Amino acid sequence: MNEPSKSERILDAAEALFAARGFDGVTLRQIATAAGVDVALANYHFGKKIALFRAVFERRAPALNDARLSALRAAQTEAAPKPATIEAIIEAFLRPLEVAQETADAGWTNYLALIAYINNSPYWGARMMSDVFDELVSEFIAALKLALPNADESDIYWCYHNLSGALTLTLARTGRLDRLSGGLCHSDDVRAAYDHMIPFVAAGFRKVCKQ
Amino acid sequence: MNEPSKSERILDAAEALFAARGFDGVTLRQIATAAGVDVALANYHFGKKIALFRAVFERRAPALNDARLSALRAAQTEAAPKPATIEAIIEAFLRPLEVAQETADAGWTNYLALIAYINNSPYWGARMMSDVFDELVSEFIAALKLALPNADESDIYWCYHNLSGALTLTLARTGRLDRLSGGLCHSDDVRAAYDHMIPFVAAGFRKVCKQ
DNA sequence: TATGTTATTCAACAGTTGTTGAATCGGCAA
DNA sequence: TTGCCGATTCAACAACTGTTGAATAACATA
Repeated sequence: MNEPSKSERILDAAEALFAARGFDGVTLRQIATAAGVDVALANYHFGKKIALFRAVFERRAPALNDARLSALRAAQTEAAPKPATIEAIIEAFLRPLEVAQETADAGWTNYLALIAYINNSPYWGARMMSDVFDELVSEFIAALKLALPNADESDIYWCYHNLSGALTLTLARTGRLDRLSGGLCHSDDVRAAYDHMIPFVAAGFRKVCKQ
Repeated sequence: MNEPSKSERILDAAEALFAARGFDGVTLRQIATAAGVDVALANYHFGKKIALFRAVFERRAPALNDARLSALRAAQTEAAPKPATIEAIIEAFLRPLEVAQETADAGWTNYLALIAYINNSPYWGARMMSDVFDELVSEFIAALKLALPNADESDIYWCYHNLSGALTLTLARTGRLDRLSGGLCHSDDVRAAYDHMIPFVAAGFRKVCKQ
């Protein structure tokens, strides 16, 4: 395997640090030190600090969106001519994340934690999320509408909000559940997290949307 | 009504700013300016910046814990000798937050957004949350065990994790749902948020814990 | 009134921040 | 070799950071 370029090392280091401590909690010098390069190099490649942050956020988004959309299309194809079931749609939404986290590339785990940070941030958080993910999410919303033909549209959005919240906290991997459960559950057991989240969320959709 | 002291004004300003931009996103000078006091005064009253942050976090916690615990005990008393139902337990966990947000005191809304920020923060986030809220949460976990006598303990914790995530994103009030739904849903419609969250979560508990 | 205590401001510190322009390196073409 | 050009480092800047000690104000007590 070939060595990553210095430009990529900067992105990797920034990804890990931004995910752990947020935008304002990380300095360019910490990133440069972690990447083993000079401070000025980040500026040369990416411009201002906020532009580096955006570059990190946008780097892996296309691959993630592709994986999730493919999973959705596969579920729809398999169920055709019926619409895909709620469980299948939520599986398609979540499992690609689990797969990414189980990759040898630890960067994916950092990236998903960064998404959690952004999604939970007021101000620019909502806008940044929308810019990168709303097109994909709309596909899933449309699929959910087909699976729940009699549901109020706003109910579906509120249910999606609950799903997004449960997912966000999972991706953040704060370790709080480990502490609270006295070691019974582990934040880094992603398989367990998704195995519990999928039926939980699916049941919530059915109940709220009365189907 | 009597004017708040400068010490309280500092706490109020810090609460609003920390909730909006996080610990590292706010400077003591911004807080002092918003409170209309000198920079050094925050240090005089609360010590270092992190201590001020803790003071903000701990100020409203007892009142909140009391309200939630009272609600839980009331639900248990009403259901006695049977255990309280899942819906009643979750109501007791969530409705006091809605009440706080509907108060004239806008500080409660800021405070709950701050909780969301902390709960989603890696590192010190989990520890700080546990210090202040684990005792209360354990009471609710115990009540849930009684309501779900045949459930695996770890299943209950994972379901609580999903509940905590949905709640956290609601408290953060990022406005993403507004954008995604094209104005159909509003982040600041707290009544709608809890009205959707409670049945959603209750159904999730029942499904995952098979009862 | 005078005195002691607490609250508040003033002024400044040493260190860190993001950012930039100039200098240096490395490879590649002519 | 020479010249060129993108990549990288060096050195430094002005602005801002949290924090502190001294100075002042407010206020209760005697």
